[in-house]
Amino acid sequence: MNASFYERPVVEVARDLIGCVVSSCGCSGVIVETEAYHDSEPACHAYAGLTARTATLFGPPGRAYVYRSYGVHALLNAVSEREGVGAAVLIRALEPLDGIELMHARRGVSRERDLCSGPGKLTQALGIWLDEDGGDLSSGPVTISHRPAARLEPEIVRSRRIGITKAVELEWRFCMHGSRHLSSSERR
DNA sequence: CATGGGATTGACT
DNA sequence: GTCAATCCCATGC
Repeated sequence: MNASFYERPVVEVARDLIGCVVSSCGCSGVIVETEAYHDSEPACHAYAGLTARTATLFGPPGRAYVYRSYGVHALLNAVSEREGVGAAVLIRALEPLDGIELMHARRGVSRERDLCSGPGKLTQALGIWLDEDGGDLSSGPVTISHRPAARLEPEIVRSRRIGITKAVELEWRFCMHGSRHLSSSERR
């Protein structure tokens, strides 16, 4: 998808990414869960302003923002809105599509629904690490492309974001209705 | 310069 | 349900 897709209000981008396909290193999956973050609200890393950590968030739209969470996991975001605005969509869960054997090998779990059902899980399954930060999502290695023509338009459910302590009232989370591949946090 | 907390996960009770 | 792992960096003294 080109940069104009991402150069829109981040909440719209988060909604429209449901059903799109993330690909990396021979693996791919359909996005079934996203969350929007914007520098105007305190749950967003960019809320504190432009720093070394958040430089990618304030950069041009259509790039990957990959950061370390809890000192352990890598989380994948798609930078949105115009350059100079700190906003991104967190990719929280995928339905595995291609390269499923490789995902099993990387994740070390048996159930397919455990492969990509969380933001830290899907980066591990797809082999996405912190060095992808700043990468162009239209050229790779990590890419996001439109919903495959064979797939129906998804029914989308909107709710509050998960696992945050600030601005919890905002309904900036989007899920594909009925998907079996949502994050485990979904069930809290 | 020291400290605390976080957009999570998985192991254990 | 509870909790440790593990590290970057924003914040505050």
